[in-house]
Amino acid sequence: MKELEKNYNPSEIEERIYVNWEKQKYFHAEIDKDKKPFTIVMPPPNITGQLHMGHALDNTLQDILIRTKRMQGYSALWLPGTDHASIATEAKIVEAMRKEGVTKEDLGRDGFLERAWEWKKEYGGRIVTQLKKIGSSADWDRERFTMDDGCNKAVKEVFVNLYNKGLIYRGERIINWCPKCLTSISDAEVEYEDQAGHFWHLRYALSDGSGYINLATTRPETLLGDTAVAVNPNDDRYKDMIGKTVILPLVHREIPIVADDYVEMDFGTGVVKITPAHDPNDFEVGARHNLPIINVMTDDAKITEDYPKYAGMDRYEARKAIVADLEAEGALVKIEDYSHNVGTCYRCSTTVEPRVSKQWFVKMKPLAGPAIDAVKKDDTQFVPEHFEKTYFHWLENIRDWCISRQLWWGHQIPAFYCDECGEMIVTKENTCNCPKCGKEMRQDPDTLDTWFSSALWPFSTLGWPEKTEEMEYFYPTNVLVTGYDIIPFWVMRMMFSGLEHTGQVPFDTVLIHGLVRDSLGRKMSKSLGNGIDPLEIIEKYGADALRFTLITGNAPGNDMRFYMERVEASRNFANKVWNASRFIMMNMPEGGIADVSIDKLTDADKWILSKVNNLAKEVTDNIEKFELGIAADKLYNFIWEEFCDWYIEMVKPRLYSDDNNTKEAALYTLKTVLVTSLKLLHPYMPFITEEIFTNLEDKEESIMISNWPEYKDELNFAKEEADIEAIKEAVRAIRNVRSNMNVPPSKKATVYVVSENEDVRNIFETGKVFFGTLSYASEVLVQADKAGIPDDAVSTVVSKATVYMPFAELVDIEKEIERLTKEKEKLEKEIARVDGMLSNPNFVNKAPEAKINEEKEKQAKYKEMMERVLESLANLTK
RNA sequence: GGGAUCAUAGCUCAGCUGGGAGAGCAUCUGCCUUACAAGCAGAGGGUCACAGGUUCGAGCCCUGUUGGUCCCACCA
Repeated sequence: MKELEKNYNPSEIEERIYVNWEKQKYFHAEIDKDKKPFTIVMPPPNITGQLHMGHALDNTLQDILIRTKRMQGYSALWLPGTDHASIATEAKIVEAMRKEGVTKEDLGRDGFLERAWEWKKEYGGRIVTQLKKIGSSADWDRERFTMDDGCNKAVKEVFVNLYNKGLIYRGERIINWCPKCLTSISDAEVEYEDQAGHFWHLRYALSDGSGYINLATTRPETLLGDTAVAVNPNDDRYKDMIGKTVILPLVHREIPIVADDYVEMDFGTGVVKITPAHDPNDFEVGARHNLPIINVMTDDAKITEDYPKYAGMDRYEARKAIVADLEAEGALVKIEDYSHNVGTCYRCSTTVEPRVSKQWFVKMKPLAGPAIDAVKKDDTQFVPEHFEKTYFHWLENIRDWCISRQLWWGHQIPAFYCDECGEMIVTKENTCNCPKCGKEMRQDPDTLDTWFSSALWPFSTLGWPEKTEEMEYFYPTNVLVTGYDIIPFWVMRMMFSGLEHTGQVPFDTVLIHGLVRDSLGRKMSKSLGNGIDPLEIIEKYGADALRFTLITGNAPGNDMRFYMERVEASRNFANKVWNASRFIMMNMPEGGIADVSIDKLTDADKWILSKVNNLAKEVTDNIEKFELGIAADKLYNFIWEEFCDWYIEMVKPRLYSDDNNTKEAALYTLKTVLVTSLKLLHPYMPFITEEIFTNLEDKEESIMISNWPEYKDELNFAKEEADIEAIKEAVRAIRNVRSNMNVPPSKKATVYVVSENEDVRNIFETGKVFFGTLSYASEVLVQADKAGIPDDAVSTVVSKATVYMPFAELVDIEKEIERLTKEKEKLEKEIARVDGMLSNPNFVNKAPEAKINEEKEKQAKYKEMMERVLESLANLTK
């Protein structure tokens, strides 16, 4: 057994331990028919990513579950990997190239991809190294990448399947376009924000010269593409104008007035200008009325050559120019301030430009149905449950998913076109010739939305579409752990993909967590500079302290604030565990300690063994129910208070005397309770528990492959638990009195414990040794009456006895009366409550029998205590 | 506009299926007691947002109100 340092120093040991775990292959899960599988697939972090608190929380949760299951004897697979993150990665690489003065076009597609793969090789591993620092016990042998060969194969398989079933189609639709990333993005990738803007009120002249029609717009520059003006068919103000035409200002094009229900009569003037090419609603109105679609902007949101006066101006410049021209032409009525919702790109925050273009889509309705049903049937459960509502809401209102991206870094769409005859085919082959004219076909240059491959992650990583043994054994997976913000992007898409392609839900449980915020409750972000780097915390306080901080004091799904004070508290707890272990090791004899039979154990030993036995059951239950924070609180409380502050203090006299015949029992109990606690704590604090465990046993064997503690009936000692609790109550009462009267610890006093009940006297007789160290008693006398106790002794009443302490010269009578009166008032309140309940016939008739008996017992106990309090008070005041 | 969620001690938050209000930090008072001052002992501090309802019994369930946060939504 090694001697431990006085303070726990995590940085010295964490790396050594982790390297050893990896070397021993402890993280590796094998297919083992004798074991039950337990599987988690890790949400793949972006290869561009740096470890942040969100990853730390997400991975700690997963690691706790995996480590627990592994110790419980499951073949526990935690399958890690990284995501190619097409748009984010491509943007980063393009940015780096820009600094060198190189463009994508300079390199060409192949050159660019070569560079991207090099970049991936260089930076893609960084996030993995960082995940290891927090102790993640993932099976790195099985690490995957969303663009590796296997995932690529799965993507093609899925694309072709869906296409053949008519669930993937190509079409000209209005989509969200990011003029900076120069690609389409899906609805889910648009973030809306309130922006201050203006409402420009315009006036269009009717072609027949019969007057004007007034309308308002927030985007005057789109006027160039207007192909109609719409009113509500039921609007009496405009009924007569339907079918007439107006002259579009500036452009002087004649456009019709159409009637459409979409127009709200109550809003504005009840007239809307219709620009099908640049507004999703207008697009639909246009479709209903067969209106032409006039695109007025280039892909980087500049006005096209079709409008020479504004050509080359970007959206906002053009807006200014057009407003000025409208005013000059007398078409501008007025300008109002107006705040409205504007869609922005989730990657670069540029305002998206709705745009009509030819893209690939997944037809969502047929896929959404089964995904909704599966959760309704509880094939998959959300924890906490209420996130199911978010999930349902998304799926029930879902629109077709735009999956094509005008990017190079990603899975290229497996569709081929014949430039000769216009034929198109979708195939898993890498190249192909036109089935009609035999000419070599050209592959669609676009790539797929990065979430298209992530949607397949739970099964593509297990070898699908091959019928692998892994698929057979580990699928469906058990738990998916992720933040609530990812439900629409990922959870939902994995659900319908799993159901569609494997016929099974991809996981039984979705464990949702919240965001880690800064101490002021703000989101941690680069722009605010308020992010806390998990690696710095690990460096300074240790991974265990970070993990514990992230898990405690937080309920599933709730956001949490990250405080340094809380990290310190966790670090202090680690140090406590360390020092308790150090104390035990210091007292262990050379060669360790043999098992001790139950009949050699004292009441205190049985008490703590019983406690830790019940703790094992509770912690196991809590983890099973994903109440990881509650389990952590219980461990903290047990180890610090019950084990360290009570048991270790109780046991010291037995350890310090060589001839004590219960010393071995004490050592055995200390070690047993410590080992059990360490095992239960290991999923939360893997490093420190490993370090202590291996030193304690002086063995190579790791705690992470040891057996999880199980509840045992024969270790449940109810009577001893109750007896020691009575002793604790008395000790606390004595400490309270002493503290109240400012009696210094150096001043020892005789303690008299008085009870008429012989059983009670036996309890205190057995426990009297504890009063010496725990409550500074010089001598303890347990007796049936007050014989020999000085009249002016201070008394305190506990449940089963009255305790007297004679320190005459120190007693302040006034203070004593005050203290006892307080005790009396407390009891009075309790008695009033119990009496009230028991005298209520409704309670007695309707409450469960057990509850009534419980209250009756309390009533008797309080009344008996009250008698003794009154007696002590009378004694003082006489 | 719809939906979700939160409101508990000075601060940050727990409180599982309804049965005597908890933790950490902070504050106050004693202690360097041979594992730990990153510690030990003791104490103070809460009409559980507000108003109703269900119930023998509500921090917990229901309804409404107020305030905050978040998500969704096509009022141009």
